[in-house]
Amino acid sequence: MGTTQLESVPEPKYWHLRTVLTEALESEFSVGEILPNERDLAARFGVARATLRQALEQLELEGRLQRRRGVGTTVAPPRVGVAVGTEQHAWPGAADDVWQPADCTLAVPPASVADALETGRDEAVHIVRRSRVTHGQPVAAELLYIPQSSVPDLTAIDTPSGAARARAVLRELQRRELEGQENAVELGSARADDAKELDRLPGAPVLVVTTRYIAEGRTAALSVATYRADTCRLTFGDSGGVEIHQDPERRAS
Amino acid sequence: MGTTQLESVPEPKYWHLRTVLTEALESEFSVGEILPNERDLAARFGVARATLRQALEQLELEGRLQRRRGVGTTVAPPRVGVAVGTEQHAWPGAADDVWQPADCTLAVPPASVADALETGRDEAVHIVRRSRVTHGQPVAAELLYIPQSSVPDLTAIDTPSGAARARAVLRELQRRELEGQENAVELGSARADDAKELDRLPGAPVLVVTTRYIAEGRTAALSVATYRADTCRLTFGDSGGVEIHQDPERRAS
DNA sequence: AAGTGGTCTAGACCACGAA
DNA sequence: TCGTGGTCTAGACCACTTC
Repeated sequence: MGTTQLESVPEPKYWHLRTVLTEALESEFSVGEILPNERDLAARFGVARATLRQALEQLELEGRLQRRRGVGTTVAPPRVGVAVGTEQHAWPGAADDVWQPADCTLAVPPASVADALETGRDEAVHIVRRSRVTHGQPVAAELLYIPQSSVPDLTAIDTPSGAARARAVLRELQRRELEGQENAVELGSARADDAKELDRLPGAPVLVVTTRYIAEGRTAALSVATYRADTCRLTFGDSGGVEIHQDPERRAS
Repeated sequence: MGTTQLESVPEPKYWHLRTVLTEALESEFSVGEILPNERDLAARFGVARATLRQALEQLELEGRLQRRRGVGTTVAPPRVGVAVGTEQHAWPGAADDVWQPADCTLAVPPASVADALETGRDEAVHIVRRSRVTHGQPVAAELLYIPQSSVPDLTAIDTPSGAARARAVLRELQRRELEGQENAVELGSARADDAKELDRLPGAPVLVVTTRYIAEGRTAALSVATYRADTCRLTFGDSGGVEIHQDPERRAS
């Protein structure tokens, strides 16, 4: 189609395409509907497939589309509000906890974790794997690092294996007095194993929530939770799941 | 180098490249150092430039690299911890506030904002633009929506224009009793104007923090703050800026 | 003017899911 | 087996910064 003269200050094609598609999604498509395939869409808009894909990637990042290899591209439902850190003064594994313990091992954590826990860099800690499911969809995978000193009364005889062992460790943790917790959120990319659990490809964008549980002035446990960035909106503070529905890309100027 | 036989389950080239580059960054480069240009790097690794770029994009997303058109690719410093919602019971504009008011207009907000504020969809509200700078770098741009009913004593005579007017509106807001606030975080992409303020390109990944300020049982103000996802780690809770330095991509398995 | 990253193209082949 | 999205290539040109 040759050179286009879309704008006086030429906006990238993929950006313009993203805008056009956004409007089309809101007016002509409903949630769950399947879009035409990438080759057809690219032809329809007169761009290369790579350019079309760049626009789709943006929309997927913003949680408006969901793409699955071998299946197709569908219109995504609105992001789910996921409460984080509302159990402000509860240990992981408390009664109202939404996490499913999956496994527990005893191993040496990465150096950065050891430093935060103030354990030696060669010291093994309990590593509990948990997953979080909302509305039938997996939304997060977590690694919980618990120094052996935080669960001193745990004996080998108590701890069979797998999820049962994870629960035993968490139960022991409850016995200590929790003084507070600190949360941090940052953008990351899913490692291969997390990606698999979250039903995404490696490198998919995730929100990494790091929580430090503090007891007796020290870090008694460290949680690193990996949330799907495309489907989740993390809520903090007083009342969690209130629907604000602020769309991060369509605001007044 | 022809076809590679890296893995029995073939890992994508860009993903492998990302791993190799991550290790190289940690062992052979220091913060601020300039990498070879993309064409040279691609040739060195025997891949197409597009593939190399896919790996660099990942690393930039993870906050390890910084790329600037016309300049080059540099090793990024560790993400800065940015406290969010620690002023848990303070209005925006309080004494210790880190935001710089830039402007203030009176306009009709987007429908989603009007709904959250419980104002009519055609009702104009004060819109305060503020920016946040840390370590000399812009990290966030904010739009604050304040219904006129939240600052009833504000008179036209008090409000000249620009930053001064923004400060006047915030000052009026302080007079009300704040009951609480709610925060939500999600991934978004920077609009053109935010991108410019954050020194990024349109579509750059951002963490969108939506805060609802509650007074007298109603939403008295709504803040939508856009943080650079590549350079920021948002901290919540008791004590803000503690360095945990958890690297979101290099954890034990 | 030279060099950088950003955009775009037109192909090819692969991995996966469903029929 | 077929259709989907995912990866990869080898180019071209553009926008921006610096000299």
